[in-house]
Amino acid sequence: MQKIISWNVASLRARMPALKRLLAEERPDIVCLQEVKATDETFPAFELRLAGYHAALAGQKSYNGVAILSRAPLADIVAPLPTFAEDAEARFIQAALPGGEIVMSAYIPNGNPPERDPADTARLAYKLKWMDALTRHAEGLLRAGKKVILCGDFNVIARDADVYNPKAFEGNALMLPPVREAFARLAALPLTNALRALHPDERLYSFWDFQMGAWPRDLGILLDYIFVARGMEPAECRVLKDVRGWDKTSDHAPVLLVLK
DNA sequence: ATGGTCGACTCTCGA
Repeated sequence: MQKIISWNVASLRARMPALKRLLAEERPDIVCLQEVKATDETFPAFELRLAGYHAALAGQKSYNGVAILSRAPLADIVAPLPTFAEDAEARFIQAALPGGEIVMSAYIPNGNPPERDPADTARLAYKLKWMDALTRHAEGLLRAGKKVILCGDFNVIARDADVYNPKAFEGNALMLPPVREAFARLAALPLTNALRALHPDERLYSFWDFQMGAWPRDLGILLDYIFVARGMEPAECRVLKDVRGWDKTSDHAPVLLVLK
């Protein structure tokens, strides 16, 4: 049995007290982090080691950054996406577990234009290119028979029921048709969406904006998932919603997966 | 009690 958590922490250093509490309460084997916003120099590797975890980091100053924490040593670390080697942003890392499983932590681009230039489509194009690269990379590993565990903030509202008010997000890069189509191509690989396999019709959110009192008003969005290679059996998968109510927490709640 | 996001960074940007 393995327990895996995926969490967009919105700055690891700001989240260390909350992360240490989560590690102590859940004692996961693996933690995939997104929006770490740290470099090798500012990453709290020693503190995490004291908490019992090895770490692999694809770091970047101020923005993005992904990491994998593991109780067992990690091997064969890969970053960035081999199918997008020229990527300038730290959004992907993978590592092999002692049992041969390939764990991935992915932070899919948001894709919305900068506020000052709403007509700029460069970020949307980058998002679509990135999603396609992730799909091709995962496909290659699955074809080779690898036991893939893909964790991340996908930045996709996959269906209207995954957001408190779909009308308010019309035209938003989180749910534009080409983005949903790219997500559907990824989901069509021989993968199981663990959260949706176990909770097909439940209203689930994993993100509540820091703004507008989104959390107390339950104005949420489902953006975070854990996919596993077909044949791997999720015993349990859920959003750790309580964590969103913690002091000094992230705007995302963690997703937890237990494999049989 | 007169507020109203957060974090990193230099004050503005991204989410």
